Amino acid sequence: MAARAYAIGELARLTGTKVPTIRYYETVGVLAPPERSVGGQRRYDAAALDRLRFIRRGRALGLGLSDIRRLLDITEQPHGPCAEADAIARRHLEEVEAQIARLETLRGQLQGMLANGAHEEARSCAVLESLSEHETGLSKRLKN
Amino acid sequence: MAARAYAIGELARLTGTKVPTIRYYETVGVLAPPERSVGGQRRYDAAALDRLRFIRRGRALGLGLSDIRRLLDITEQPHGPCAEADAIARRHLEEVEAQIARLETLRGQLQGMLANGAHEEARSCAVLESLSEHETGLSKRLKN
DNA sequence: TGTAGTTGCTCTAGCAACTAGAGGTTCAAG
DNA sequence: CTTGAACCTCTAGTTGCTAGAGCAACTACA
Repeated sequence: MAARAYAIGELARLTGTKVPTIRYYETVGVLAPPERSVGGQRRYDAAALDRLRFIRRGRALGLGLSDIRRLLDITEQPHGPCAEADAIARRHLEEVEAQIARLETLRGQLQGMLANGAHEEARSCAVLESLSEHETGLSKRLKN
Repeated sequence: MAARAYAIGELARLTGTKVPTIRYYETVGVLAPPERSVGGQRRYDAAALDRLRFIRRGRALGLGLSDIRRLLDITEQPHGPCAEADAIARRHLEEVEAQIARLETLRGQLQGMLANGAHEEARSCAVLESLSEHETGLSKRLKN
């Protein structure tokens, strides 16, 4: 039985990826160039579908394409060690945690800026003052 | 008394900005082209220093350059309304909050992936399984 | 005044991960 | 056999910088 072949648009629908993105993955080497139809159109097999799903899950987790490439390489060696896969995930978790911490600081600063309610003129706008050079109570608060 | 003029490197030092970044701000129009020395080098005044500090504070808060440009425009009209400045900050706060929520979800998923400790071979690696297509207990947990 | 060393100049290209558009070809259904 | 959707390649744009090449200007010291 001939295996099912997917056109690029089908692959896109099945994985929630835009068509140009799939072609982009090919150009950067994270997805292998597939077979082509007689007329030159891409025809993907089930393995490519799996691979693309893997990529998309990785992206959804915020992994970069180079990390995903490494993880795919590791997957291809089923008896190889997976310490590196672990390390990639762990490092990424650390980055996510650092990012959360940074954003929580920002959130606090923005909330501080916005806490001072009514003011009409730009001249005395708390938001603008926070960004300007004077060391007011406001901008001090902003610095935490 | 002649006002103090700053070379681009001084401005960089005073604001913690790299020199090419300052030039970049000029090309994208967020910092006005300054006077030049006889030999053609940039000479900044105190107002430019203030403006650059404003930009840097905005960037540190995660604001985009187009938002910062708007905020600078508003600042230049001291008697104009500052509702828009408020709106920019508020919208950005919402974005930051959404980002935090997203990252917290990711953190949970990554922690779940990493929770399963010992495993040596890629074949049975929890991290790789989470990214692969099968609906295992692991990948279900990953989906929350 | 000479000169060396630092700093400055412009221009181009690269990063990440796509996205959008132009202009043209192939496929599949009726 | 025709039509319309889907496909093709190629180029350029997005954001906020950063890096490098190759050259000019400024400053301090002798």
